[in-house]
Amino acid sequence: MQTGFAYTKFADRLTSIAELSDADLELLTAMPSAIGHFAPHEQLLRRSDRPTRCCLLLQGYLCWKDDNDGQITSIYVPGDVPDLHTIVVPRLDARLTALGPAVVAFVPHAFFHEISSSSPSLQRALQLLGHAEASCLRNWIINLGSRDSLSRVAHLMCEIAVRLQAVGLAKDDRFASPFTQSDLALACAISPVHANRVIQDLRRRQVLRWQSRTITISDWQALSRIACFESDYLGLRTHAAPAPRRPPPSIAAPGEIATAG
Amino acid sequence: MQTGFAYTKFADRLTSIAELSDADLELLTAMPSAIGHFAPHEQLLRRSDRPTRCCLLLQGYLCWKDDNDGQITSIYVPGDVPDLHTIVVPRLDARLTALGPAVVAFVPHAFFHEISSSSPSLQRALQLLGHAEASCLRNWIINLGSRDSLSRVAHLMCEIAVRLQAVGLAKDDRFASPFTQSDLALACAISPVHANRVIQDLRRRQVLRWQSRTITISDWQALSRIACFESDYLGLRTHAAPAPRRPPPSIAAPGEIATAG
DNA sequence: CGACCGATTGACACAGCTCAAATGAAGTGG
DNA sequence: CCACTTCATTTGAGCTGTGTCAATCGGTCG
Repeated sequence: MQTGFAYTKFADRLTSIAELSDADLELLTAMPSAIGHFAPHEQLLRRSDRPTRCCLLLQGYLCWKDDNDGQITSIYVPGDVPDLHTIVVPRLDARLTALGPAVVAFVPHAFFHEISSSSPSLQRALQLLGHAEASCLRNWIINLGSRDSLSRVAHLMCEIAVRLQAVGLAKDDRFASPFTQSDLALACAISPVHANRVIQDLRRRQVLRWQSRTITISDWQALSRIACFESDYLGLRTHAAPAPRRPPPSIAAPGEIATAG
Repeated sequence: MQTGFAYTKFADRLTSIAELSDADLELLTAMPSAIGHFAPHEQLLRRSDRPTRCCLLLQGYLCWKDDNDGQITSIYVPGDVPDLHTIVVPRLDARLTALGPAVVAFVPHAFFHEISSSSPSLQRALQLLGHAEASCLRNWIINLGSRDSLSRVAHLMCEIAVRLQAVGLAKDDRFASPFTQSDLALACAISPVHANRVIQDLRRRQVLRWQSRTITISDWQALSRIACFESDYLGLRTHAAPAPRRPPPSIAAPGEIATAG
């Protein structure tokens, strides 16, 4: 992980939801950052923390986990800044936790305030980021509230795949899955045992494979049908044929796997 | 409903989460608004709408209802502006629906842009509003994901009561409930039949009464215990003894009932 | 008075949970 | 390189909360 290029991940994410000018991208290059590495299930932020910097995820996955019951309320992929809202309210009501090993760039709150006041379009992009987050949360509610366990898991898989692809990862519908089945269970509000059975079901239906910490979606159409997945809510700008629509019929080159989601 | 005073509802809501100066409050008085009345289950906004104004709820309840399965993802009380986010992204992915009869003030997007650029503290207050919303959504996820039906319903009751109290309604832990048990079921992701059984259970436990479209919380302590309710996530400023903590031991004057939640 | 909508009740079915144990994979230290 | 530990996955069996279906009851409105 080249320290100097942390901002490019963020730029990828921003351009996935908003159109940015060269000047805007130039502003981003000024991003100061310190790199941090985290082990699986390690906590980046506790409820009692009052952070003065944000966590830009560079590699791996993060999630917000409720303090009491461990329920996962959202998952993040590289390019995301899970605690972006702390620039407004530095209070936390959950734990920011790593799912699998993760690499993070710490970015001072001040930086976001600066780019936001320097460029109206960047300010708007940050607002869009916040809006996309809320939209995701609503979708998560729908997932828990009105789908059975099979659809829930399928939906989460679809979402992760599309979000990874939006920042240039998960090519060939294949992505790293360093998280455990119990993590998945906490996200989908099912028991770990049942999570396992659901995955086996998905395997049996030949819609995905999950082996050696890698998930491969072998039948996107079937998976998204099971999940009732529609990617609109993610607010992505990719009007041109979203990658997942039509997976390349050719066999994926086995050498190239997204390393961190 | 005095047309001229729509802004005071919004002021109530804003001051419940942020401290505002007299100058800020003065700015709010300039709020232009047209009043609208809605029947139970009437739709204020459809997915295809591209609104140029926001809905400030004055009386009754509104909710966002998913287009496909009818799942309710959030509920609003007077003072709330459910579609505030449309000032940034005028796209919708759900239906804004009235729960019971509702009175709404339509406020042009421009007004929010104006106050936001005129006063940094109002801008911040609006941001806090957005943050509180996201916090609510996370809590809703936890409600659906890790509580049984009894706790879910209890939690929703607690939340509504506290939010009403934050804007000066639901005195004596009593508030209007013009919504149906099926509405409640859609919010808690349980079946209407089961919703009914849960309510009966709550009645049997003597923690609340629900009659003639009015809910009375008769034992707040028991209810919040069942619900595992902690109001922090609402982001309310009321540090001083939140009303629900200790309900007045005296019998509520039967004449005065909050008319609209 | 009839029609309609919401609340209520009962009987039954099943998705998903819990408990408990076995198996497998990965890392550690000798 | 092998014992040992630890953690994740897998499997089986029984239990239960909640859903579904279907009917009844009660209030409200035209």
